[in-house]
Amino acid sequence: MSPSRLKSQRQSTLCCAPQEGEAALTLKEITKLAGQLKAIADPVRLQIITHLLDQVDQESCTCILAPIVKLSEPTVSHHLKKLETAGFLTKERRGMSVYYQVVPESIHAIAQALHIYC
Amino acid sequence: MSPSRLKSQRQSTLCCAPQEGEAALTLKEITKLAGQLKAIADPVRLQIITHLLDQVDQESCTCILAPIVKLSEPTVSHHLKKLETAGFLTKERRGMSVYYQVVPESIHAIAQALHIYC
DNA sequence: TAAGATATTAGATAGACGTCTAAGAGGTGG
DNA sequence: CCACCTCTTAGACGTCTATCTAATATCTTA
Repeated sequence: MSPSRLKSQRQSTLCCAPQEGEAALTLKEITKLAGQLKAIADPVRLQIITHLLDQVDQESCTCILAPIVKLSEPTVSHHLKKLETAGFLTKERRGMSVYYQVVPESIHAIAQALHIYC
Repeated sequence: MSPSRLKSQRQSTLCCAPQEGEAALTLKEITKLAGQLKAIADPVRLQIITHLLDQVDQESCTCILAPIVKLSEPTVSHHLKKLETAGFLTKERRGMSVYYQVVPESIHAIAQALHIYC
């Protein structure tokens, strides 16, 4: 698939994304975007992100999150790893606990990427 | 999980979404968003959307799309159905072919939803 | 009406994914 | 050093999903 020049034929007023972007999307970029979307396309992982952002200190750890999402700690650890690998979270060990924080830029980036399509 | 009042403690300047939104996200809404994200979190389906938007008439049909994404027609039909069910596409039969079009508002909507998180 | 084109459904199969329990790794404090 | 807490890894298991081929449905046109 050759790079696509989206928005070239359209005048969408829906979108708040930078209009001069006109991103030429290669298959590689599409695949990357799909991978990132996959990482957050999960109710548990969205719950986790929601909870992290709801905290005053914007962070939380596995043992706190597990009862909130009603899953075992290894399962939560699995989800946290997925989110971290995709760049949506960072982690920081302090004492016994590992604190996870959201990287807002990463979510912003894929929201912007989606705006190319509307 | 009780409704979450995001952005309440934050002053993000990243986001271009309406700031007064302050969406209170219920688990039900999170689940719905996750389902919609899942529908586009696929390289083949993003390719399809990309191709549709690249067309002058903004539409295409199964037999055109199949060779483009290098998959069988039934498989493409499967993906088109997923996208249509999630509200990202509409279809219209004209003669022998069924023409699919993107619903830009639907993509815009989930991009906006993501902006709540950044 | 019959032949041909396009699209979808049905059913099978392989791989991916979420979840769990059990075990190990990393860190704290008596 | 040892007991304890937190987290991650390993491995197993069931479900979901993408893909294919074959069959059926829908429409056009000779």
